[in-house]
Parts: sequence; C-alpha cells; structure tokens
Amino acid sequence: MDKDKIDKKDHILDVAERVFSDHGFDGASTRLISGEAGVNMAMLNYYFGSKEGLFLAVIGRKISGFKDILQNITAADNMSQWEKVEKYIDIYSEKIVSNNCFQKLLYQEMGMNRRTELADNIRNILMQNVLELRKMLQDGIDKGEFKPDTDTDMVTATLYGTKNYVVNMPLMTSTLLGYDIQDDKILEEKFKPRMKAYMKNLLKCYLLN
Amino acid sequence: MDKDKIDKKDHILDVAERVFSDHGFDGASTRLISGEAGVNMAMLNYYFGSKEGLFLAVIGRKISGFKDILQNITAADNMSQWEKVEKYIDIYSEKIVSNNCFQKLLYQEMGMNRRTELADNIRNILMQNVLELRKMLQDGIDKGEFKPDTDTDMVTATLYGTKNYVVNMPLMTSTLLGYDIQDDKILEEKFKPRMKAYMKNLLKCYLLN
DNA sequence: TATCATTAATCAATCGCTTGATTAATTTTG
DNA sequence: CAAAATTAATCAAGCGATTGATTAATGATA
Repeated sequence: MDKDKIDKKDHILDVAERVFSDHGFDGASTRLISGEAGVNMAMLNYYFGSKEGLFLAVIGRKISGFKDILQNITAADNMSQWEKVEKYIDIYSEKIVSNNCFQKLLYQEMGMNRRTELADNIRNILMQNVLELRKMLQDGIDKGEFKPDTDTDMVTATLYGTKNYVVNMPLMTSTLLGYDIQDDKILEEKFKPRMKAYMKNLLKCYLLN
Repeated sequence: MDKDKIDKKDHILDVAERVFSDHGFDGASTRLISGEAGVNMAMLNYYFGSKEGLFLAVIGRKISGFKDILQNITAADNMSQWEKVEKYIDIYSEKIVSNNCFQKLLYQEMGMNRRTELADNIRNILMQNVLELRKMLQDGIDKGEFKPDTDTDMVTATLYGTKNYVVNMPLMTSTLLGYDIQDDKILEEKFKPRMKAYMKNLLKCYLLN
C-alpha cells in the first residue's frame, strides 16, 4: 500500500531525526538508524538515496509549513509591525521549543564549517526565515514604528540565539533556570510562557519608540 | 629539545582545535588533523594517547585561566551595576569572539547529550561565569538600579546566545550581516564594536528604569 | 674527549573494524 | 505473472590505532 509505505518512511524519518540530533550527522551511522527503526539498512538508500538524502528529508519535512506561517504574518495588513513581531515570537516559541530535537540538529550541522551542498541547502532554507523576520523589522522602521537606529540583524540573532542557547544546552540552562526544561510538562507550562513574555518585553523596550 | 617538543605539541593542539571545531569530533579524522598539522599520524597517539585524549588536551589547555576575569568586575565598588554590565559586555565580546573557534567546540560538545566527565567539567566552568553575571544583575535589581521585573536568567541567555548565534554559524550570519565575520580584520573593526554597541543598547533599554 | 648505551621522536606500513553504498536473491503485493 | 518491497551478503574506502624499524638526542662511561 501507498499508505503503509508513507507511514514507514515517516517512521524512519522520526527515528532518524532523533538519532541524528543525539549523535550528529557523522556520529549517526546508517546501521544505528536502521537498527533503531527496525528496518533493513538498505531501505534507507532505497527510500532516500543516501545518508545525506535521509538527512535532507528529515530537515525538509520539518521546514515545510513553517515558511507559509511566516508569510501569513508578514502579509497581514490589519496588524501593526509590533503586533506581527509579537505573533512571530509566539509562533516561533511554540514551534521551535517543542521541536528542540530538530533544532539542535540544525544548529550542530550549521556550526560546522564544511561547505557541502547539504549545508548550503540548509543554510538557504533557514535564511529564508531569517530574512522574513528581518523584513518585518525593517518595515517597522520604515513606517516609523520602530526606532530608526534598530540593528535588525542583531535583533534576529538575539531572537534565535536566546532560544538556541536555552534549548541546545538543556543540562546547563536547567540548572540556571531552576527547573528541568527537558520535562515536557514543565516546558509547556513554565518555559514557553516565560520565553514569550521575556522576548516580547525585551524587544518591546528595544524596538518601540 | 624540550622547547621544540612543547612547541610541536602546541602546534598540534592549535590545528586540532581548529579542525575539531570545523568538523566536530566525529567528523575530524586523525588523518585530517595530522595532515593539516604536518605531522605523522602516529604522533597524535604518541603524544596524546588517543583521539579523545587529544580532544581533552585541546579543551584542557583553554580552560585553565578562564576563571578570574569576571571577579575583578564584580568586586569593584566604584562602579554602578550598569557600568559593570557594560564592562562585562566589553570583556566578554573581546574575549570570546576572538576565541570563537574554541567556543564553537565547547557548545558543540555541550549540545550532545552524552553525560561524560568532560562535558560535566565544561558545564561547571561555564556555569561559574554565568552565575557571576546573574549575581551582577540581581545586585542591580536589589539596589533599585534595574527594573524589578527583570528576568535575570533569560538576560544571560540572551547575552551568551546572541553571541553564540553569530559566531557559531559564521557562514550564515556573514550573509545576514553583510560582511565576513571570519575575516579577522573585519571582526575586529566592524563586528566587535557593533556587537558591543548593540548589546549595551539592548540591555540598557530592558534593564534600566 | 671519544665511544657506547639509552631514550625520545618520527616514520611507513598495516592491522582489525566500521562506514555508506550496492548487489543479487527473495518475498510481498496488486 | 510482473512490479515493488525487502533481505542478507558483499564491496571499496576510510576509520583509529598499533607495529617494528629508523633516526636524532641525551646520558654514561672510561
């Protein structure tokens, strides 16, 4: 069945996502992935062509959809630029924090300086989101809603960087914050609201006149 | 000669540090490291016992002397809390940005969830710095200099996270910022000042009444 | 000082093993 | 039956590590 095939591919992708983010691209062997997924090793190549193809598929699956969400925000005419930023923070916090497994994966792979086609692809995809946010900020400046001396690029770095810092080093930040952010319940009830409130507050002070 | 031996080991460590942070632990093969360092492969094992030993040596060398930078600031009595924060930003930007190679290495290792002695050591050392900053912020609140609703822990995440984001993903942020932050000259003349100014500005808005 | 002994440093070659990928054979499916 | 899916077996390449041989440096001896 086509259905079963898709389900199976999806299952492989689920497992691969976890294994990749636990061990990194190099550290995650195809044997380990296929073993954990309970499928024959050759299936990975059969379905995804190569290890890199599998990795791309993992990433591609996650990224599709996020882009659309962003453009809905930026396109909206009935919102002030600040309201858009707030909305962006909400969506971003909600989306990414619950997918920290994937996020770590990205961040790890991007940190490496190897200029492969894979890395370039990822970079391009991420860049689209980043540029979308920057545009949102720049529009706010142009409309006189945000301070004219706003460093839009650094604000982007702050938004993404703050979240990455917390999520990518859970063992450290859990000590810092005083609760275990790897616990889903705590993450949902404590960290997400805190992250949203803080981020809005921080950027509000910086951006608004 | 003893001198030559130390120099050579140091040279290997220099190269290893770069290669490790470029390719990650798994991605950096001993052949690549020894090749780039211009030494025979066997020398790595001869000097450092194993690949992991080499990795430990790279980190160990950096870690020594990391501590007392901060305490000079926090101890100063003739500065306002905000001035201390500014000073901290200056030192931090200066120190870390120029060591971004090592920094990337650290956070890469921390990102992986393997609980090794190595990872724990790194965490502890980083934690000392983090707590120092938090104390500085808390003092500011207690003295009524900073807003009472300041989220000190998230501020530290922002400070460290923003820098990490830029430095750890140079190929992406260089596109974003419009210049190559891997170029030392540009880093020194353009990025460092920009980073300092932005960070002070951002936190000033958020912290001060 | 000159000769021998010992240690440290370096090398090419190679070990056993794992890697990602492919093959050819087999099973399942429609 | 034909096509698609799945398997075990196999491949060359690369991995970290080790080996034994060789050279350079140092120490000991007389």
